[in-house]
Amino acid sequence: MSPRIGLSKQKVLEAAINIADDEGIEKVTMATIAKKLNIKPPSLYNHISSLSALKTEMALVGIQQLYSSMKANMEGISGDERVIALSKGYLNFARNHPGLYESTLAAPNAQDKEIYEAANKIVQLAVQTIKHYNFTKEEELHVVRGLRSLLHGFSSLEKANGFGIPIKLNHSFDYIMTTYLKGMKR
Amino acid sequence: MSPRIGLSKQKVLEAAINIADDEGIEKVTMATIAKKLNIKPPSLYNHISSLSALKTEMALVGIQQLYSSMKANMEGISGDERVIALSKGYLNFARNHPGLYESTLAAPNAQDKEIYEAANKIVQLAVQTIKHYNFTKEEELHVVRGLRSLLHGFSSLEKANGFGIPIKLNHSFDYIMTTYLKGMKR
DNA sequence: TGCCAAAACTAATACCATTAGTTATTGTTA
DNA sequence: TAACAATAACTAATGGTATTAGTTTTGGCA
Repeated sequence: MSPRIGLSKQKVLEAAINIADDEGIEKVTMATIAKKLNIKPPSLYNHISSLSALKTEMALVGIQQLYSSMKANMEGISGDERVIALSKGYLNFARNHPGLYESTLAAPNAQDKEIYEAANKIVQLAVQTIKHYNFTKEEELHVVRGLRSLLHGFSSLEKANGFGIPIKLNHSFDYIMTTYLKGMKR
Repeated sequence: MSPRIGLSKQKVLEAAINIADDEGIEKVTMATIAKKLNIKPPSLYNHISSLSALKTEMALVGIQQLYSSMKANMEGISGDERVIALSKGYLNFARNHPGLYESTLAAPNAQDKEIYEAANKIVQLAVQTIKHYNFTKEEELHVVRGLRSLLHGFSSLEKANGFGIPIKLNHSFDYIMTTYLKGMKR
């Protein structure tokens, strides 16, 4: 009556991520995940401990993939172009994985150690990318915070249709990055 | 048995806003609002049509107050300082009204006409603030989008503890704004 | 004073996450 | 191969959510 499917924590996580990206993070419920996997909601508890734990896992995967997207986009590029490449890697990830991206910030458990470390890798990647400007440690902190504000703000507003008519968004992004980079020079 | 309280749509809205700012927007439910007003949840439907309609109203109020906060902070200031003042007005509002600020973006009904117009007033305020730079219309669009990205990104990351240890946040904000302003100059 | 509309109520529906307890399946071991 | 143990599915139930329907109470006005 209930033939076992080859289910695992991984498969559940993947299903949740697909729902988040395709239908929005608010559609990620035990019911929708179970339906996608052809099981009843309580059966999910054989693989995950709770919906909120699953969302924490989503956040972790999201942060790791965000890192990969940034890093892959930067390979073999240097100087200002490297900062631009990192930024486009960020934006591309946010655009291609809207639900997963959103989950990285709506993290229910922000003080999770794994999440902290994964997020820190991104910060370190950004720090490393601006090393050739020779900022002081404190200036580095400010500059990276600004970069992240710009990237998250743009991604977030774009997704929420916050810019009104979605015209010339790529052009705006390039202009904004150029503006910020210019301001970074002393 | 049920003496009438002087309830109104306004009072319901105020209760919801207080819950959002004090306990977080996710705590804004028919149950919590009703409890705060000493009535049963279904009685709320005598004043509002649904929770989602109420949240749309919250978004509108939030955007209007955000506008006021920015405008009030700018009064009598000109030049670069005026852009800084507008920005601090934005940040102050986001900090002082975290729940209401969040509701402005999590707007369930983004194509609401009133909301669009209120949001447009903010954009126009920003456009007017950078008029003395003599940008082209298109440059204005990009610059204002960048400013909004910076402001929303910073506010949002700060609230989500996205910056890690919350050290020197005001200093970072000033540094970032200075950086962006410097980049705006040609 | 009596009536009516507004605003409260209770009860019910349909969703949600989660837990407890049960059954079925699968892999391992005697 | 037969039996057992662990795993993973199930059903049923609990308490939470928003919402609707139908009922009662209240307070102001004719």
